[in-house]
Amino acid sequence: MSLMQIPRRVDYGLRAIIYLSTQDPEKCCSITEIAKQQNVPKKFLEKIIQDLMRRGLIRSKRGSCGGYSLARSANEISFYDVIEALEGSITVNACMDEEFSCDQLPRCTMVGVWSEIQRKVTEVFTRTTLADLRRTPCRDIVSASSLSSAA
Amino acid sequence: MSLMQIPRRVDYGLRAIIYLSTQDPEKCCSITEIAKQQNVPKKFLEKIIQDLMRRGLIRSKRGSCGGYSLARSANEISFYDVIEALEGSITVNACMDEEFSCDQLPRCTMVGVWSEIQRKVTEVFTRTTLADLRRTPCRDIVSASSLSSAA
DNA sequence: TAGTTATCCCACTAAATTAGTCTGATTTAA
DNA sequence: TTAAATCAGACTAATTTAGTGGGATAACTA
Ligand code: SF4
Ligand code: SF4
Repeated sequence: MSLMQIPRRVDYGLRAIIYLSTQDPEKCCSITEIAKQQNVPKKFLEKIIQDLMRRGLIRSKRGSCGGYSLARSANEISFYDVIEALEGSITVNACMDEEFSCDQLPRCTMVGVWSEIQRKVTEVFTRTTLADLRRTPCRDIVSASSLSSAA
Repeated sequence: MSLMQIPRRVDYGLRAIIYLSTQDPEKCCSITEIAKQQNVPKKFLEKIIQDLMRRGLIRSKRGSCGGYSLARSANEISFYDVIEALEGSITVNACMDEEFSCDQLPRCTMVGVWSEIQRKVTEVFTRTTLADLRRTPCRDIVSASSLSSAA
């Protein structure tokens, strides 16, 4: 009963890379550390992080005292980069996928709506970088707890 | 490999209700007719249409020569109405769902992004009614074929 | 009243996706 | 050499999606 929801994979991946963006760029964070801090199943996260590696968003150091760090600076990594690395491109409906074509397309009146949605969603994701998230703890719930911890 | 895609169910349901909006309001269209015109599996469509019925978007006439027609006028039925009738509310990430709460929420920096996406998507879907689709055959592909058939 | 055509209702299956685990090899610092 | 880490890939379990089938019920027509 919930539509157009991003998968856990992507949420977890974003948690991880956002965590890295808050750490010293030279520091290597282990899977164990990230998983614990962000409350993500460790082995699952391991696989997710491998995908971010292959796409060149983060880099790794192997062996003891190894771990991960951002491959480029936080303002050069967008939400879209992460999402696309993990799940491929966003296609809000089947006909928005280039590889697929619908037989109704020539006389379909709703494709305009899908492309409008797709354009807007993509715009937000490409515009938002990890650096943008630095300051805002949680836009809506800036209440007692978060204020006191910031002091 | 395609993210945030609406399910076939919704696409089929929209095809059906859009088709009804192009027909005489008094005419009853049978499942068979709609399924054939819109190229949707008949039995599957039957179930989808029942959901639209229960939500009061369309009405039916039973028996021989029965069928379906819009329950209200085309400009009073939005995309959002149809989508919500078929799949429930749109929640772009788990934490946007009221029934679910994430333990990371208090210190999460990305909820703002999800709510922005959610707001924009919802805005387009609520703003767009079936009546809006009447004229536009297909915004992008207004090429030879559609132009000649319009003449 | 019988026959036909349609909605209505609910159980069921088959395929795909998602979320996650298990095993084990390889690399490197201490 | 041992411990701590990444790396690689097969595997499973649960859920969701897409679709089917069978049959009851209702209304129109002859
Ligand atoms: S019916 Fe229209 S909106 Fe749906 S998949 Fe086909 S072209 Fe796209
Ligand atoms: S981590 Fe943040 S964005 Fe993800 S579900 Fe929790 S609150 Fe929402």
